[in-house]
Amino acid sequence: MEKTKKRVRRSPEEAKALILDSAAQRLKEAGPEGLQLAEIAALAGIAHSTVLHHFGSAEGLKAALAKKMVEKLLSDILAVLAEHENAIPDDHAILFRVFQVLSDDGNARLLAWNMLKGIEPEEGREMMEGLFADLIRGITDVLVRGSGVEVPLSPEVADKQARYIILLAALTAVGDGVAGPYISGLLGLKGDAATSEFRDWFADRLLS
Amino acid sequence: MEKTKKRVRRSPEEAKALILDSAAQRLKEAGPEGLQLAEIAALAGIAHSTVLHHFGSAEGLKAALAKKMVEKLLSDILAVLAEHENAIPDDHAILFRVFQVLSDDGNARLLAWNMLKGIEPEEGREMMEGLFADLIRGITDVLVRGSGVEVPLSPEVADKQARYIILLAALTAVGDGVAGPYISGLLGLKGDAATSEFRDWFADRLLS
DNA sequence: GCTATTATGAACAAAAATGTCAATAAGAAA
DNA sequence: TTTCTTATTGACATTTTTGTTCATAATAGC
Repeated sequence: MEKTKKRVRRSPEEAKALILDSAAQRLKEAGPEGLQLAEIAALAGIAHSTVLHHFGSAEGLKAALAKKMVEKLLSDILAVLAEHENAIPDDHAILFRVFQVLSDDGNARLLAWNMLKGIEPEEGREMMEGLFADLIRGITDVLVRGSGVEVPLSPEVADKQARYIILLAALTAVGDGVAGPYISGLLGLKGDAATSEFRDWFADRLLS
Repeated sequence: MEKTKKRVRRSPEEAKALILDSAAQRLKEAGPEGLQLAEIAALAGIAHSTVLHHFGSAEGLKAALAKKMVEKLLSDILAVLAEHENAIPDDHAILFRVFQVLSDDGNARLLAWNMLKGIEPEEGREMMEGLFADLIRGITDVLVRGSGVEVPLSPEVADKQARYIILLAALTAVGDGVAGPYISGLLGLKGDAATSEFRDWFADRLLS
């Protein structure tokens, strides 16, 4: 009975991707405290020294993980916006989807983890600012033009309104990602149906 | 030059309080990763073995800390409600204050830390449920009676509305506690004035 | 084929964090 | 006072996590 000592040799990019995936999974399942080299490596099916070889240190890995998650979050949101490319959010579909991207799949949860660590994601800040600027412009336009029965607003008022609306949407999405199920449970609002219904209600209210 | 080996001998209650205070400060300043026995003990000016003597283990300390923070949050909220004891929230003052309690002073931030750890605060769950039940009743009442120009709602619809309103308030507060300053910064809404103004706007919108 | 490069992994080393224990001293009770 | 309880501590031990070294094997380039 002899050892079969085959090795899988990946390209550095593949290896890093594999490791980051395992780290993300681990973070999702065990929380921030579950991010040890040994656990992550075991999940990836490799030795923990391999992780160090690719990322330099445990901190390096965490930094890379944080960066990757922010980038994923941003690209997800941008993808949603691209779906509605030439449209101004005159209905709530777009906000609904952005909300969904932020809340679901642990995006907000991981963002929160970063912020609790005291690390604000500097990477992606410009992208984020650009994104928000676009949203502000779009919503301000809608408010100034007025839609349906609404009374058009002055540009200054509309601008402030737009910022508040976006802030509210973003805060709610983050809050939902972090503590949504817990609070919903306390309120007797469990289940996907209730979640989806709430989001509809919220989007309506936000743009009414 | 001889050693002065004086000791301070506290009651167990005092000692625990001292240690928990140091832990809370550490959590606030260094984040969750800053919660080591050595650091906490140093901040309290005691030996780390003393911490273990009082809390049994590092996990025991963290659990006690989490419990204490939840209790503080609840008592703060209950204090706000007591201020308005016999009043139904017919204006937004009470919601504004609850929001304030949740967002400020790191309450939501620490709640988020708990949730990210995957530990839902079972202690205080009944209290929390009772609190939410009261809020639901109160707001449902307002909606059914109708206030000002509003059209009264049926009890069933009002009940659901009330739950949504509370969910929205809570989610926003948590989101604000976790990522509020960051997002506000991105939106060009810095400063206490902007914060307070947003809360007013939000409370208005919530109960309109 | 041969060689150079380097990703990989096992064993080892170091550091960091938690936990144990026995001696001591502060305070209460006798 | 003396005795007793126990909060406190420093030194030590253990565990956990991270980091290092080096031989090896997979792959690319020759």
